[in-house]
Amino acid sequence: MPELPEVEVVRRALAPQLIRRHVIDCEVHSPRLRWPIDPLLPTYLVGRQVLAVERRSKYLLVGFDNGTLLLHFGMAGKLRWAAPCAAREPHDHLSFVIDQPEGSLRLYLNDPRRFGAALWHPLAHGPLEQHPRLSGLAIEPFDARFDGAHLFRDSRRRSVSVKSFLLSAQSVVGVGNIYASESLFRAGIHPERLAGSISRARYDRLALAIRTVLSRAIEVGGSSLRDYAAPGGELGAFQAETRVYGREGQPCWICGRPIVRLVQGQRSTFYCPKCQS
DNA sequence: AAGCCTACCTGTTGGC
DNA sequence: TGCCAACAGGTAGGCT
Repeated sequence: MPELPEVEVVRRALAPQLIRRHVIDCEVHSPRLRWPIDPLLPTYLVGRQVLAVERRSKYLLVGFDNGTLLLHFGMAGKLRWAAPCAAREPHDHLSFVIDQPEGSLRLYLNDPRRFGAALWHPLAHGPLEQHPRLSGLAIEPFDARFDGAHLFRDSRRRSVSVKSFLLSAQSVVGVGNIYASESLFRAGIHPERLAGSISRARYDRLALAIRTVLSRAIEVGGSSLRDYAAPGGELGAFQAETRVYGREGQPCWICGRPIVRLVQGQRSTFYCPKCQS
C-alpha cells in the first residue's frame, strides 16, 4: 500500500486529531505483525498524551513523553477511525481509544498481509534515530541535501539497474514501486539503465522528478490502487495521474506508443520504450 | 560489499 | 461455476 506520499497524507490527517489528545485505552488484538507487538504496549500508552506525529521514510512516528510508537504499514496496512464500541474487522491487530472534543474514537491498525509493524521505542533507549529500524535509513527526498549530485555520488560503481537502485532505498528513502516508475518516466530514463553509468545531468532531472512526483501525490491524497485509504476513509487520486504505472499497453502520454511492463527484481516496472532511454 | 534471492502473509483477479 | 497461478503499495536476512 503505502509509499512515502501515502504515509505523509496519513500523518497530515492524523496530526491534528492526535496531538495533545490522550490514549484512553489500547488493545493488542493480535500481536502477529512482521515483528510481534509488545504485549505491554497498552501499559506504556494508556493515559499518555500524544506530543507529536511525524514521519521518517515510510514510518509514522507517534511521540509521547515516555517514548515513540513506530508504525509501518507494509504493503496493505491501514489506519481506520471507528466508534469506540464498533465491531472489530478481520485483520484489525491493534487499536487505541483517543479522547476527542466530541467524545472518544477508536483508531484501528488493520493489516491483512501482516507485513507492517508497530514498535515501541522507550525514551530510556536513547535518541529515536538510533532505533535499529531507523538508524540505517538513507536521506529523505525532501531533505535539502537530496539532489542529483547526491544520487550521482551514491550510484558510482553500482551495477544494478537504476530502478532497482531507487527501490533499494540506499540513496534516498520513500520511493516505492509506483513512484519509481513514474519518476523515471518523467526524467526520461530507461529503468534498465545501470545506475553507475548515468550522467550527473540525468540524475539532476531524476532528483527533480522524484520531488515533483512525490509532492504531487501528497497534494492529491496519495494513490488508491486497491485498498489504500486515509484513516477517515478518504481515497487518494494520484492513480488517475500516473503516466506509466499500471498502464501496460495504453498509449504513452507523450508519444502514444504502448507502455511496456517488465519485471525487475520480482517487481513490475512500467515505462515508455521511446521516451525513456 | 554488492547483488541476488527468498521469505514473510492474505486477498483479488484473470485465464482456462 | 470452480480451480489455480499470478500478482499486489515493503523490506529484512541469508547466501554467493
